[in-house]
Amino acid sequence: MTVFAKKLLSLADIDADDIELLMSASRDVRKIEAGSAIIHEGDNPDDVHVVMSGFAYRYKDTFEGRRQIFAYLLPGDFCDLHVALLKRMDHSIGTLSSCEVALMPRRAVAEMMQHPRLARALGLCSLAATLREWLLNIGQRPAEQRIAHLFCEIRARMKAVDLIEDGSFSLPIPQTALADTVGLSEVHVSRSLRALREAGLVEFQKRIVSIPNAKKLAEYAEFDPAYLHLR
Amino acid sequence: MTVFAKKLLSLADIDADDIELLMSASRDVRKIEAGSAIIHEGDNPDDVHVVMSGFAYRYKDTFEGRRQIFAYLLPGDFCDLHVALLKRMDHSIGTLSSCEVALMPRRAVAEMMQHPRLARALGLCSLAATLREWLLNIGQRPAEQRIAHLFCEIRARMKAVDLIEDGSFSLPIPQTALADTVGLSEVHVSRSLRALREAGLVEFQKRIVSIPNAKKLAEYAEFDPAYLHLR
DNA sequence: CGAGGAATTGAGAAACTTCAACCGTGGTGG
DNA sequence: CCACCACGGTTGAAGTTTCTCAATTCCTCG
Repeated sequence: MTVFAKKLLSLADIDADDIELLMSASRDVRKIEAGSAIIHEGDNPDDVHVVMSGFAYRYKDTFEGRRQIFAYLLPGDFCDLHVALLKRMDHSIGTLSSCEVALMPRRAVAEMMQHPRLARALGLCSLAATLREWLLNIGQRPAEQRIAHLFCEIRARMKAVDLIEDGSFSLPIPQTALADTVGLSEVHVSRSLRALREAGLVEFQKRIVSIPNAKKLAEYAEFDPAYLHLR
Repeated sequence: MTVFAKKLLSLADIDADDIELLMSASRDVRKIEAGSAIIHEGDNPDDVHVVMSGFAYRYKDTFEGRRQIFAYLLPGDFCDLHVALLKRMDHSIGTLSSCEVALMPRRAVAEMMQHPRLARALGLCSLAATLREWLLNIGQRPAEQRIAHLFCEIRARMKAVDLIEDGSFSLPIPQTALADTVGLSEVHVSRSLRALREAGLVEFQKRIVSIPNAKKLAEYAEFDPAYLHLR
């Protein structure tokens, strides 16, 4: 079973027929190298993209060379499910590691929407709940909790697609990206990571995140996974 | 024509039949006083709510009595279009002024989704684009620009439903709410507002926002309305 | 006229940023 | 095989932004 199927299964109660359908839809896979673009702001892609392996991110550049990251795309995640509604992408998507990306014709996605359980799963993929949580995270929490909360979320999502091995997972992103995610400077992120490490809560080194005690970290970060709407 | 129809018209090219349909769906209206709740976190409302007059807001309370505001709901805006997918509300909605709220049976909404143009309009209502822009706003901009950007957005949305009179509009919210929106303290919001006023960019007094020169303010705040996806 | 909530002000403290230098590592070319 | 280069991460120091606390003023409403 593909990660894509795993991901949808983690959200909704889809059955074997549904899985059959989505497997056949996501047959065409493209390989994209690390540090390049999957989709640019302004593009109008013909196909819907799904990350099958690797790590990508959704972002927008601003004035003065600043950048805000809106989401990390893990294996199984859609890049642009919303293009059915919109003409153009209003943000960009880039890779952090080398990625395999499945291309699904829009028509195949429309077909999937005809199946109630699949439609529900797809709907849950494009929920605004995670963005709201990020807003709350940046708006209300101090640096260390903010970063801790992010790690909790990524851990939970990695777990949903079976990508955790004894408390650790790969997170191939530079600290600058972390900084642009949580609205802090690179320097302050570095210092905060040290504090978290020294507190024994998280370790983030060599692109590997280790969380010795997930419950303790969740408590520290006030992380409640409900907003992910995992089953 | 109701504000609700105006709102949908500002997003998609719906026709007279469509308007007929949505008018008949939103017949039952409830009056709610200022400072009370429309929907609580955890509720599972039977009907979909639409603000017809007044001002409401979407928010979540956190640890330690903090609060993050995710959206302002202007006349014409949906409160809970997503409840079809989710069992429970994962955040709350409260009123800032006294409001009239239309109740639409879920079934009526499902019926609207059968009409392509209406479906498109409804889809555009629940777009994540605005949340992304808020995230960028809080994550990357300093206090004064952050507040200025928010005013630009609200102005644009008020304009879309014809609620602007010579550069001014009513914004019946206390500064504490503003603070909980942009992730700043009440005190700092007060000081930033003064700075904006002294710069001749915005005036926010007695719950009225006056923008003498919208273009100048937009430039200052780096505001580009594209993310609102207004026609 | 008085009371209560909201806004403003001042002052001191904390959080976070910037700048600049330095370290470590992995990859490349001589 | 070694030297060097580039990049990401770390550190220190100083500066700026934003926060907290507490007092004061301003408005609105009764």
